[in-house]
Amino acid sequence: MSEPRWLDASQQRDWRAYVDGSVRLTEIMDRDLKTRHGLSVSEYEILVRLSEAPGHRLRMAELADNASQSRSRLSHTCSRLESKGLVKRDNCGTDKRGVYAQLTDDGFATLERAARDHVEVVREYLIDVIEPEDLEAIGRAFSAVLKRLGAT
Amino acid sequence: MSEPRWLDASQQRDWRAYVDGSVRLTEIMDRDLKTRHGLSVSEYEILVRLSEAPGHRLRMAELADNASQSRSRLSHTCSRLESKGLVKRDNCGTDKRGVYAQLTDDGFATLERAARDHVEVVREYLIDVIEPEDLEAIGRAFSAVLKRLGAT
DNA sequence: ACAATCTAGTTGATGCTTCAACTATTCCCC
DNA sequence: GGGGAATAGTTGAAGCATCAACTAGATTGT
Repeated sequence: MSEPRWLDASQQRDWRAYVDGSVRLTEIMDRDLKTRHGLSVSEYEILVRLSEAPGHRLRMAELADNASQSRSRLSHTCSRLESKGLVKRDNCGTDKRGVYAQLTDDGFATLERAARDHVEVVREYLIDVIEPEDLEAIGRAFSAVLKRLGAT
Repeated sequence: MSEPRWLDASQQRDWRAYVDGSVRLTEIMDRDLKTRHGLSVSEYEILVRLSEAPGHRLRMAELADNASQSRSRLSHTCSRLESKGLVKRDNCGTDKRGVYAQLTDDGFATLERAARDHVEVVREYLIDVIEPEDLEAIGRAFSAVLKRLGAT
C-alpha cells in the first residue's frame, strides 16, 4: 500500500492517445470486416491462424493460444464459423479428448478476400499515417509486453 | 479492385505484435479492474472523464465522445453505474432533452482507489517494460490515428 | 406560427464474451 | 492396475456491446 507512482504529463498523454486510438482503430476494423465480409475480428483472427498452420488445421488449445482467446470463447466462435461452413471440426486420432479445427476451402477463400480489404484498412488508418520508425517502436514495445506476459 | 499492397515482413511482425499485445494488455487491465474494484474498463473510462470535467459532470453526448463510446452504449453503462451509486443523472435546465451525468462522492472515491491500482498495472505491464522513447512513439502514432479519424 | 427536420438520449432485441460447472480422457505413481 | 490429479474441450447462464427503432424537445425556413 505504498504511494502510487503516477504517470508524468507526457506519459499520461501518450498512454491516453494509445487507449483512445486503439479503441477507435479496433472499432473501424471490426465494422469493416463485419459489413464487407460478415466476420468479427475474432473470427478473422482464427481464420488467419488456421491458414498459417500446416494442413490448415490446429488443435483447439493451440489455436486458442495463438489467437489469444480463452478456450471457451474459441469453442463458441468455432461453432459459429462451423455453421457458416468456414471451419470444420475433426477428432484427433492420438488423443480421444482432442479436436482439430480445420479450415475449409470456403473458409480459405473467404479469408483471402477479407485479408485483401483488411490490409487496406490497416494501411489507411495506421501504417500510412504514422512514421515507419514509430511502427517499429510499436512492434518492439508490444513484443516486450508479450514477453512480460510470458508469451512467445 | 487493384492489387492489395501487402505488408512487408517487418511491418507484418510489428502489426502482429501490436494486435496480440494490445489484446492481452486490455485483458489484464480488464480483469484487474473487475476483480479488485468491480469495474469494467468502459465503466472506469467514464468515471475518469467525469472526474476531469468541471463540477464532475458532463452532458451525455460529450461524455460519449470523450470516452469513445456510442451513445447507446453510454446509456446502458451509465445505468449500471447509476445502480451502483457511482453516477447520477440530472436534467439539464437549458435544454429539456439534455441529461447531465454527475459523479457522486462514492463514485469519486471508488475512482481514486481504482486509479491507484490501475496505474500500477499500466506501469507493470507496459511502461516499465518498454523504452521511454517507444512510449513516445506510441503516443505520436496513435495521435496520428486519432487525427486521421477526425478526432481531437 | 407551423411543418419539416435535426439533435439528445433511451430502449429492447440480438449477438458475442466471460465465467463456472461439467464430461471425457490421459497422466502420474504408489 | 487403480485411484487421484491434470488436461482437452464443451455448455449454459449472465453480462456487456451493437444496432435499429423510438420519444421528446429544439431548430430552421417560410
